[in-house]
Amino acid sequence: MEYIAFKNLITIKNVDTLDLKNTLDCGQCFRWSENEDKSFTGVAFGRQITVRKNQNDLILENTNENDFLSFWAEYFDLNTDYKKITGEIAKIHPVLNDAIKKVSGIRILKQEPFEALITFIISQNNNIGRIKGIVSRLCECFGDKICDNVYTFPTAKKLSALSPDDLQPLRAGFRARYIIDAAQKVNNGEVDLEALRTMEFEQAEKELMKIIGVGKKVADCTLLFGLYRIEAFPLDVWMKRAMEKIFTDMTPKDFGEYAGIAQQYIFHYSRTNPDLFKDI
DNA sequence: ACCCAGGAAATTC
DNA sequence: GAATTTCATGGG
Repeated sequence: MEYIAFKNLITIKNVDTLDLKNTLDCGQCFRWSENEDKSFTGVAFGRQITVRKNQNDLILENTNENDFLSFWAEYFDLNTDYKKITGEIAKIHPVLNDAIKKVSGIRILKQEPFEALITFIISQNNNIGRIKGIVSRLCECFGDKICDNVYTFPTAKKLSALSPDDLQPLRAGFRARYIIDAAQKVNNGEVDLEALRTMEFEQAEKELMKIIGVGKKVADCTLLFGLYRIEAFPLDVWMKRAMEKIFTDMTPKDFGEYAGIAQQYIFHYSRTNPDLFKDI
């Protein structure tokens, strides 16, 4: 990876396998918004940055070399060869090959584990627009202020001390008590998120499902997007539909060690092309 | 008014 | 145990 640090900018050269819109607006994260000039602004690790593409350069604004090397390079998974991976998974099924061509440049972000857990608890039986609204209010109410209208994601410790009534301003509905239970079990060590990085996969799912409001799907999303367990293959309504109508006779195991990346291509492709499911 | 949304708990059969 | 209902909220 070749990069240039200049003032508050980091420019990474030759990033031809990252599409910002397909990556940041594909339902894996909920704290990024697109600006009028096609750049994106978001918050992670307690910092707000703006990212943009200029040809094959990826430009990070409002950061520094230390933060870039400490976490942004990992967050955008810049040390992984996505060309090689997509080349491999494209061979699995012709429709997956189509998906990779049509919605190219999706990467799996390495989000913070607790944020992934809470945001995907909020995601259940919900739509992406409303998920973003609830997450935004969660940060505004209980995160730390970074600058005007910009807040960090709240800590498990902070949320663990609250009651569902305290979350009423979020308008999260029945999910409020799930958020509290997750925060409490993470805060008191009953669920050790960091341990899930190396734990055997099925065991890691079980650990997360100790939390009220976490079933297999939310557990798999937490593992995929928060702990970089890219063998995870979350099955939501869109994915189940795709498995029934398109990937007939296939199981998640058939998608291999990069199943999570395949899953995200299928999910995003399905959602942006709902006509795929018309009477096949 | 009705249906759906990156589901899971509670209830019923 | 497997199938169905309910849960809270907002957009289309």
